[in-house]
Amino acid sequence: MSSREDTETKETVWWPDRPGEGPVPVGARVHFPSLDDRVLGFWDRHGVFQRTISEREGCSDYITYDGPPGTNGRPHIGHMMQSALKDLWPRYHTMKGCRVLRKAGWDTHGLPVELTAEVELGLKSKRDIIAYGVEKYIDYCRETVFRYKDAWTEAIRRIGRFLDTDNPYATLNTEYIQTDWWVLKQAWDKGLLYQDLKIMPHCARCGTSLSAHETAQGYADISDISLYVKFPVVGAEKTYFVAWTTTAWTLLSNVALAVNPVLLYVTVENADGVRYILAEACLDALAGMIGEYKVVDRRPGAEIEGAGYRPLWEFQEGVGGEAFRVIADDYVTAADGSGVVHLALYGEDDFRIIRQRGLPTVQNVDQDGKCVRETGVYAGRYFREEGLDADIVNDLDGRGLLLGREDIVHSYPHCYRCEEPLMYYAKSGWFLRTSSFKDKMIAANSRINWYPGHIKQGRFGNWLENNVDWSISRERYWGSPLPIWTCTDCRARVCVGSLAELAELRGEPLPADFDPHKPYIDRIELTCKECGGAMKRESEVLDSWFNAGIMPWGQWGYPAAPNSDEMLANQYPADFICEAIDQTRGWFYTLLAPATMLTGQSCFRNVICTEHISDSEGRKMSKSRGNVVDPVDLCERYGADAVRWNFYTINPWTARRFNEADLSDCLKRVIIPYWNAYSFFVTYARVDNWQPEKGTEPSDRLLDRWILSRLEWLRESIESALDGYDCASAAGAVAVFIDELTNWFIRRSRRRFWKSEDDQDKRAAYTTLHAVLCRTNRMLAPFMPFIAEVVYQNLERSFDPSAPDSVHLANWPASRSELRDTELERAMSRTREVVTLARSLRNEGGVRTRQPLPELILAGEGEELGPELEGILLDELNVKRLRRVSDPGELLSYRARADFKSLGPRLADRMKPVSEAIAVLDDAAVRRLLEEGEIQIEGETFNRDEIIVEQVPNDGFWVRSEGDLTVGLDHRVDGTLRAEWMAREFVHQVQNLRRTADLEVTQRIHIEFDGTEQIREAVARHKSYICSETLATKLTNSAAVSPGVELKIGDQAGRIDVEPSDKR
RNA sequence: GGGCCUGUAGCUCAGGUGGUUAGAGCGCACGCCUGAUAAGCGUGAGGUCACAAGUUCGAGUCUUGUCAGGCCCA
Repeated sequence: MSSREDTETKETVWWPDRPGEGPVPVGARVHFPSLDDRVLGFWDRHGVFQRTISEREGCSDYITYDGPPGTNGRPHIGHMMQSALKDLWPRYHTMKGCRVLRKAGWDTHGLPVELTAEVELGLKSKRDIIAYGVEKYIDYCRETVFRYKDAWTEAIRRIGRFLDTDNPYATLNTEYIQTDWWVLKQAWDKGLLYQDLKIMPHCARCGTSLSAHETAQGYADISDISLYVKFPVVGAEKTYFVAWTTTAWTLLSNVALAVNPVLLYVTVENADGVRYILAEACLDALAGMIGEYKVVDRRPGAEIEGAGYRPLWEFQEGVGGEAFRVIADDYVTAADGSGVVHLALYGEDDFRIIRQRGLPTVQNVDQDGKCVRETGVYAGRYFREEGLDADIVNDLDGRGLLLGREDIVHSYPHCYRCEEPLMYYAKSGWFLRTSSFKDKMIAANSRINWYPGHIKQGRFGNWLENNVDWSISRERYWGSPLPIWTCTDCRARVCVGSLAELAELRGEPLPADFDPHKPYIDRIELTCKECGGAMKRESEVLDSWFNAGIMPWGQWGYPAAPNSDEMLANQYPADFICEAIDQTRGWFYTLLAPATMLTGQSCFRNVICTEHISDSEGRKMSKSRGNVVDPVDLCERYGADAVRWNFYTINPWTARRFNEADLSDCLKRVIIPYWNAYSFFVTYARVDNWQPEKGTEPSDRLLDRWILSRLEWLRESIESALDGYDCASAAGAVAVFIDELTNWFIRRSRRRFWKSEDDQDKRAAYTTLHAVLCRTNRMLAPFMPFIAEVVYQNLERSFDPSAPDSVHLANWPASRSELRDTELERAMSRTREVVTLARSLRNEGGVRTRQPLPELILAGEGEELGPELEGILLDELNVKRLRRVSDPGELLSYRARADFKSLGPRLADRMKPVSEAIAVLDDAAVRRLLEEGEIQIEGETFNRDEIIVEQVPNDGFWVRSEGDLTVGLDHRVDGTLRAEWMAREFVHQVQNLRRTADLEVTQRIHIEFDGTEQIREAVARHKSYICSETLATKLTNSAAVSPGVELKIGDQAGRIDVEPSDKR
């Protein structure tokens, strides 16, 4: 392998220096990474990407948005799938005449960046960050952000994605941040921005809230005391609600109990006359704790609602409001516990109900996890301190307020940093009132085309239906600052829409290079217009998802940046975006929400939502597992086109496993065959010094008309697939076509190219193959841009200096629907079926194709194939005659079976007996059906449409049927046919010798041989055939062949020697 | 715990609206062919369509449940 591999390297000349010089030779073997390298250099030198845009100035725009990846991690294979897809449609639409700007973007804010910084700086909490210095900290963040930007840029370039990485948008830019502000100001003016409490996962030890993502990482099993607490009912002696909790410490902040409104609740009385109220469904589970009991009351939860109870501790009394009553809510279940839930401000559902009902907000454990002073004996103790829960349990037990306890193990979130259990804590934050325009978002979604379709009403639709206001603030440091200032005196507030506005409010200009990040922005104080007091900025930064979501405006720095209004008007909304499934509630949502708020519409029309790629065993790729695949490395070994093609062959929304073997597969199945077709053409075109002739009509030869028709089919197939964002169907059509081109058109046409007479047919073959390759190549350009570039340069531009400089600057092939001949396509596919059937007959009979056979018989109702196709059959199958029989009686018999689809509705449950009766009809009965058009079975009449007639080969023939096609083969071989076979075997062995001797295809030879009488006779009889087939100028029988090799034809043996003659 | 998706040949995947014997590529076995192709072509073996119930004359397809995996949310 290595010696040949050397022939295709970086030094290889892939196309002529100057267009119009004719093609350079094409090796059969190609090293694709070297090809890629050459093409990348070509694109760079000629500014091909920039020119795809500049040369489409004034054309209509096809608009894509690039979701900004975070660049503080390396790109992996999944990102490259995105890149391959994000590149396909822009290239396609460019060739179809659109201008496609492709601005790159980087997501530079957010928690991942801060996490990296924290880890690397050894900071564990916000307290640490403040001690370290916010200014130094964000400087560090800013530095880490672009750490892998070059790796991203390189990977994107290497996979051949045209993307403007020279002028990217980045969410940390001052103009981008002003877009954040501009959007927020709109929300503010519409009254959609508000501050409120919300429940956050919170690590009391680190003093930090955690994101949902971080929380999800830290779930772990924990052992807890679960207790059944007795809440005394007001106005009823010795009667208690039984509530269940696994977090004893939250009882200190209890404000209410909750029941399910429709569940049944019972009051039971035990032997001591003590009464308990709990869900009937939980009774069995608690019976052991209650002892013997009788049910004294039974009613739905709704009827208990409003009942009062006495708080567990005295310090809880006097919180006021509607506290210490029973509330009914759907979220309560009887799945575990008692069906009665205690409410405290340390849970999301609790929080929601407490807010809805206007209950007092009590947090008797503070942000640091310490019990507040009011809790008396518990004051100052840490909520997760060893023994606190036990003390509370003993306390309640001692006062007769505990029904029972159990130890349970359950899944509970922990801080991923310090492994301390988290608490859910109500904190103040800023919200976008998305729920107020939820209906508009749903309407906007209804006009988006989702691929795959189920996302629209499924995952994404459900998400919108359950929309809650978007919490857009984060108590972090590295992010877009919230542009809200609050008066420290009168609490008046102002939302600032730009830096210019800020300067105006401030009354003096900002420094020219002012950085609006923390901590600088926090130093800007304003004067309150209401009271003249000092206004300070609300200290939070924006959710980085918000940054990403406003990118349609932010990428142009709208409205602060010059010309941004023009860019926005031109580039809004997007025709196409593409991201992975996890973005449904991420970027897809965060794009839709601001767009709907600002315009009432979606900012994207079509969206492909891809699945993830796992390793060959279905596991997620991760650094720690060591199963990460490096996309650049793959490109360096298989070539970028193979890596791309691999992604196009399967619907990207199916979760797939990545196997490297798939890449070899892509090469073998599609790419190399295509390259070979191209190489074949160039090799012979050079031999014949072929030149395209201007204005030639498409060839009228059958094979040529067929491949041109199939080419038109290919164009139609690719276009309709790509227009429906279905790359897999497009790739499938390409694979079918390449097979037809190489394994049928070229194979059947080979002789036309090497025949030395320069006749009409040969010119037609060249013209057709050249046209087909050029058109195919342009259609392949969006899929495999590298190979297409090389083929274009050497096949199209090498003949036509006026052609565009690059295939990616060329146009998509225009429709030539007049070339489509579906009748011919059907007939050809029929012909290929006959070939397949006859080959399988030879195979079964053990007679190889080189042995001529006397007759091929075609039977059945099939259409006439015509003399040309029949000629192909004779040649391809090596038979002497073809006979058609209309009545295949000598070959086969008829059988019938029921057409379930048409008979099913009519017969219903009689289907089975009737179908059995039909199946046993004999040949004669079926013939009657065919003649008369109907038949009586079980006293009922059935017509031709209700019965499917099949043909079954008779015994004693070489016959094979498939569908309504039947092929028979006469396999009687006489002496003449046997001699012909031997001549062909002889040729075959000479050709093998030519091959092993590595002779040029035009090299003439001398053949010397000896053999049995049969061999000598056969060779003598077919001498001229042998000579013309093998380009032999001399064929001599000699008793002393030297050195020669063994010649073996069936059971006959001899020796043979081949020498190049002087004449070429 | 909830929502959505996935489960089809050893592997990677197709399988409108229910209809007869469930397909392709790769891999494997055997054979063939070769003036483009380190290729190609043909044949064969290989399937309880994750499992279980149900609807139906008929289920890979529809319904329900179970199991396994993925993503999102708790």
